[in-house]
Amino acid sequence: MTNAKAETAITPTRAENYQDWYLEVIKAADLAENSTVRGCMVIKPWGYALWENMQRVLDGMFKATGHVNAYFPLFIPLSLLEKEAAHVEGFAKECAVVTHHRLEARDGKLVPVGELEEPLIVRPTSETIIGESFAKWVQSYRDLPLLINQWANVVRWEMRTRMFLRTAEFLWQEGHTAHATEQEAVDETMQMLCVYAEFAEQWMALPVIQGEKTEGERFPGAVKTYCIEAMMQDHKALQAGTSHFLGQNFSKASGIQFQDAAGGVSHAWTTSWGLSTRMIGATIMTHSDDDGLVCPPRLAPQQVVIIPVIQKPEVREQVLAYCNQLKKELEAQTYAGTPVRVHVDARDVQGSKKVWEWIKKGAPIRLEIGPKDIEKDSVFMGRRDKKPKEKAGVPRAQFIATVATTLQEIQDALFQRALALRADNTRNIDSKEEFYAYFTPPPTKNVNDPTPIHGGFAMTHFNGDPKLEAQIKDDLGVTVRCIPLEAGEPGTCPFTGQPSPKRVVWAKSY
RNA sequence: CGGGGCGUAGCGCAGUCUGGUAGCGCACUUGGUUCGGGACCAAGGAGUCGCAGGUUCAAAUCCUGUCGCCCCGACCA
Repeated sequence: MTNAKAETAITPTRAENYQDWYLEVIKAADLAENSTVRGCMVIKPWGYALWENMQRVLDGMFKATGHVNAYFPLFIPLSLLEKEAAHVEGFAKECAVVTHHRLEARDGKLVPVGELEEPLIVRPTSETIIGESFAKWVQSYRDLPLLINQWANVVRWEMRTRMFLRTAEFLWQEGHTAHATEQEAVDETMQMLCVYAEFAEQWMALPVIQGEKTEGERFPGAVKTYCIEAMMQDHKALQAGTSHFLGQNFSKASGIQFQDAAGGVSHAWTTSWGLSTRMIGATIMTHSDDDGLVCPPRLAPQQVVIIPVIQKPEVREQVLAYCNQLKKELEAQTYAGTPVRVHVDARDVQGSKKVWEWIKKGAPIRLEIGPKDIEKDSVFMGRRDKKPKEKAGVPRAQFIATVATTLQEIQDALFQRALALRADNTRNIDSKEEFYAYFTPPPTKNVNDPTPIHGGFAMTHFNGDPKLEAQIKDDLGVTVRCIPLEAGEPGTCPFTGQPSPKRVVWAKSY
């Protein structure tokens, strides 16, 4: 590090090059790194801890709504996947296929031998393999509903990958349920959408729009797909979670049938819903700044990081003892239903370096504690939602008593900031000209020119024609992110002059 | 799969046009001075220059092939 100190801990900044900034934040916060396996990443402890917190909270929410966890095979026989036509078509192009079950050494190289009679597909999603089980489990209406969730990895062989947003393998949860009636399945679909929205807003401090996908954006095989959509800091939309009403498409494909009270046989109504490690990408792109990651306090792996200031070796023991005692007392406090997560960074590393490391990692609260603080019985606090140098002394007892409140203040501040960004970059647009001007034309051919930050969410009427949506996607790279569930006024589609039931959200997306 | 770029120390890069046997910054190690702070000085460790052929007295550099990665499209959570 030279004397000419960088203004920011991350270069480039968001404004300079948003894409590179994103990757730099991941690196600086030590969340993940690229693996030597094409399109796959290694999730490092700090990133994985974020995911574990997401898992813990979501899992609690799933259980509270009556779901139970189970686990199904990684491999799906080709014939099973073939059963639902739209589903196959949707995923066929991105499947990893296992064709052999043995390796043989030939000329010092290992070559696959022992070809499988039927290829196995590495699950891109588990509707078909779970449907197989459901068909066996369901005989009577008394066996319904089946409310199952699976925490798993899935593989989708994507052409282009981006850490956390799109990798060949990713971690997620997938809920799969089967119901006796259509209404019950529809209710389940909406319930889980609400769970996702609540998780995003309350836990991730991520404001989302709940809505329905257009036909073109629907999950392959679904009757209806619902989603939560969030705005990132470059004003692009990110689909943060999806909930699908599958009708009887998959139950017919898998033979999930039951006998009702009257003795008739019907197919079950199924749903599926998923949320992935992509949410870590959402966290980065929503809250982080030019100094690195900003963790929403409720999900932060460590909520309070104590950095002992040890100038002379002789004070070391005293300072560390004070810090450890403080940690203990803080851990006796609870925030968002769990003991406050506190870490004492006692490494033999220069203090200033530690401070910047924890800023880049996004720890919500930093405490720098040395002999002077001990003397005054106070703590020197920095908050990640404020500037790095904006630090102040707080009486120790007061800090402990208010730590939960302070964390919630940060949580709220992050949510409000994200909400304001979305509000500032959402516009009602009623003419084709304004719409086209709002969005950047397709990126220039200049490879060194990072995509500029333009546009945002356009709330514009739409007659629902898939061809029109395709045309706009072609022209601008903009699609309908969702048809909001929230009530809206009817109007006129500015592209066709035809009537439109309500405004829909148009944006560029990840 | 189309267009562009790049593989040289852990990371970021220079050197390639004009072949002469590898360098810079950061990081790391050690010693010292500093220090409520992203410090400074000194010494040090670390690279068969992506891989395979070829040309040459001599290849990171030229030629051929090959593998991989990144970016921009098409596709997508």
